[in-house]
Amino acid sequence: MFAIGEASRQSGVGIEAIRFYEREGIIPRPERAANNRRQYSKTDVGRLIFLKKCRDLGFPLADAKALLDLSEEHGADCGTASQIAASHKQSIRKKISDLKRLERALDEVTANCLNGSWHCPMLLSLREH
Amino acid sequence: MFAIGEASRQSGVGIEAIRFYEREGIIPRPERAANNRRQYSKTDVGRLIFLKKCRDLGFPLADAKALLDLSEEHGADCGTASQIAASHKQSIRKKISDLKRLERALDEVTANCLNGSWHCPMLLSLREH
DNA sequence: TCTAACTCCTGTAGTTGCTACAGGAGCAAG
DNA sequence: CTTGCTCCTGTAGCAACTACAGGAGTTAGA
Repeated sequence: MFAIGEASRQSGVGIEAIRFYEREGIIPRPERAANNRRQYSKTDVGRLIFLKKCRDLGFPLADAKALLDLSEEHGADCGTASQIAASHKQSIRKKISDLKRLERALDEVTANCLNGSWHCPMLLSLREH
Repeated sequence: MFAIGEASRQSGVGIEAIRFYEREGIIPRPERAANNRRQYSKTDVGRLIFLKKCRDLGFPLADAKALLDLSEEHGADCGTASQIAASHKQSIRKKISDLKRLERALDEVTANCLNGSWHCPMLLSLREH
């Protein structure tokens, strides 16, 4: 059994984040030692590592929890998991295209900036109705 | 002079967002009518439109305020404005590349999902240490 | 004149996923 | 016995709003 600091080191999840996951019901409450300190089993640490990987892949916490729960069910349901992943991919693609649109718009509005003229083309463009 | 609802309609900034901008000191406090309701001048509405455009370009509020202040100074400083825009562009480009990396990682981890096998490759990969 | 619908007011809580304290206590080493 | 480390609970903060609750004033029609 490991103390929370050790669990944090092994999983890469911050101490405060671990307590946060507990409060939010993402992970079960761990056992407590006699001095009231949390004690994590290897299984508990495994859950934290799983969650860390999900978060690193950009899954929202709710999705990460759903995937964790799926993964602990007998016979890991690939259909549901794939669906979650697909919808996450979709939202990433949308974010990318939104950001590209933003980038183009920003390029347009700053196109003639710093060309030596006294007035700023971007500010002028932001000011016009 | 316009009531807050009219200012919201003309600028595209939500009523609650306008009050939020006021609380945060992004815009000056408007005059009040005898019945304590906010009264916005054309200049005030112009500021809201300016802020809306900044936000639509993805500028953080602090940047939007800085640009608004610059734009109201005599002789709109293009150097400072361009700098703000450049750093914002940079952060957008970073977000895009981060998201693309995420997309690739997600593609990898889901590569063999739904291939008919009983176990989910993604969940397996998330579970391995 | 009354009433319903609309707008506005203040203040607070919720969103997402943590992070950063404050204030206190236990525990090991020198 | 003190120093330093880890841990505990609980609260506040971030970004930029949004969504109420609960109340009051305003406007238009019957």
